[in-house]
Amino acid sequence: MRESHAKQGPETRSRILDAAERLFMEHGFDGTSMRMITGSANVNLAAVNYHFGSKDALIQEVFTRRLTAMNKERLAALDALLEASGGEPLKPSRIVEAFFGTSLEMAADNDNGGYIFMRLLGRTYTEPNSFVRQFIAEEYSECTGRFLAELYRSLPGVPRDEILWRFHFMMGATSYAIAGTDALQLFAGKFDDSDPARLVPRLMSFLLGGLRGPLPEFQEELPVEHRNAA
Amino acid sequence: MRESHAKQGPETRSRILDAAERLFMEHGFDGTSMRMITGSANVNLAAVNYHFGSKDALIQEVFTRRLTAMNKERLAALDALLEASGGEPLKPSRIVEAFFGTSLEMAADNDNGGYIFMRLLGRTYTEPNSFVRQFIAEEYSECTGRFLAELYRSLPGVPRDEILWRFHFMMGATSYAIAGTDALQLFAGKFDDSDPARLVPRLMSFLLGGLRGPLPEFQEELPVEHRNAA
DNA sequence: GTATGATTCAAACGATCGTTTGAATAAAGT
DNA sequence: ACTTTATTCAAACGATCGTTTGAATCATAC
Repeated sequence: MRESHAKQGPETRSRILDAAERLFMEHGFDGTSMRMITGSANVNLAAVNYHFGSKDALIQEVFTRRLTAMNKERLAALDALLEASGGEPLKPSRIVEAFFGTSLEMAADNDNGGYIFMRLLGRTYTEPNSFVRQFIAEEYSECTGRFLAELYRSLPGVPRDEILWRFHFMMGATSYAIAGTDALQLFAGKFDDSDPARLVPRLMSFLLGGLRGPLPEFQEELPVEHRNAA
Repeated sequence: MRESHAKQGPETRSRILDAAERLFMEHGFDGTSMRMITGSANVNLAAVNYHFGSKDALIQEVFTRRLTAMNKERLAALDALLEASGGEPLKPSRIVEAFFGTSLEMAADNDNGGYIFMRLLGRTYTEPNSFVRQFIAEEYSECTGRFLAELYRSLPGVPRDEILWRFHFMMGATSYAIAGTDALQLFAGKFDDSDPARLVPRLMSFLLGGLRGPLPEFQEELPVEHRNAA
């Protein structure tokens, strides 16, 4: 009889985090009250302030819990690629797959809340004045810095501004593909999103096609090597 | 002396709408209070409820004010293309330009609030439970329906699911390119976004590259006609 | 079994929320 | 001049917000 009076201790923190994660995704930070969180987690109202200090500190912890591990995984994937290549410049498709494949992997994890978190992350990207954004950027800076550096190295003839912009576009397409599925359903009525495994090759084809697209205007095209790489 | 006591009448509505639009973009719907709106617009607190009825009704009006005109403009651009082609299927690039060019046009309008609104729209796409999303979808349904139908007609060999997904990805890249500029700045430190005119060709190259990318897995490629269309 | 530290509990705090009210003021009609 | 209508104003409403408090309850060590 543990679930009746719900006073089982150390799992309270994670129950709060899970409930907050889902509610933040559905209703936003301001639209989610402490009472909604504690009610959904079946803990006392004061538990959040006891375990985390404040609502803002809880929000931070919701992100750090997942982001740190995810970016570490990304960097490990990049290091593995570099070791396999002996330090030589990588193919752009491999770099893109290492970065965005990690996102999609977590978004495909429906059982452990990964999908919920990635949707929350996607909607947080577009919040201009939230204190969370500044802190997310710091959490991301090392990872994006290293991946961009590898992209620069792999595309030596392409202006860095163009690479940066296309990386940005890829981030947008990916975030939106994960966070904006409701919008898609409403655009198109019912459609088949029941198989998240199909999303990965679909999105990857789109991302790599966009990355390889001819540069706008006066600028030279991407090197031919990348036009056939899969 | 009109600006002192600010009781000049019919412009109150639009002053409220402008202030609300900016504040909703910066802080979200729940993060923006009636007092913030009326304070920023220099009107009395009760003015919103008098002119619009409620906060929710104000939110709706913020969107209808711009969306109706924008989608009408999109459909007019599509009709113009169809008339020029004599009803024959259009090139996919033209369809994409007609749809997303209108978005980017409004996003480039810094003086009349178009940029602010497009950022607000982008962040609203990712809000799952907001009542605004249902209502935006209705406002969009005719327009996206017709554009998707033209895309299907212009790509007869491509499965409709794939076209729908790529349209979704293009929406994401565009929304994020507009709404997520802060995220990009934080990823990459300072960078040149001072010239919004350059965004258009950059994004178009990316979108069309993604649209033309080889289809994933077992499925056949896009017809060759589209691989060189600009 | 009793003292100690960690956690949970019900209750309340002041602040702010969206909305309503009724009087005051401005503009227009006759 | 008076009436009518539209708009603005200061003030207040109950509800809900995040947070705090002090007692109650738990687990553990002596």
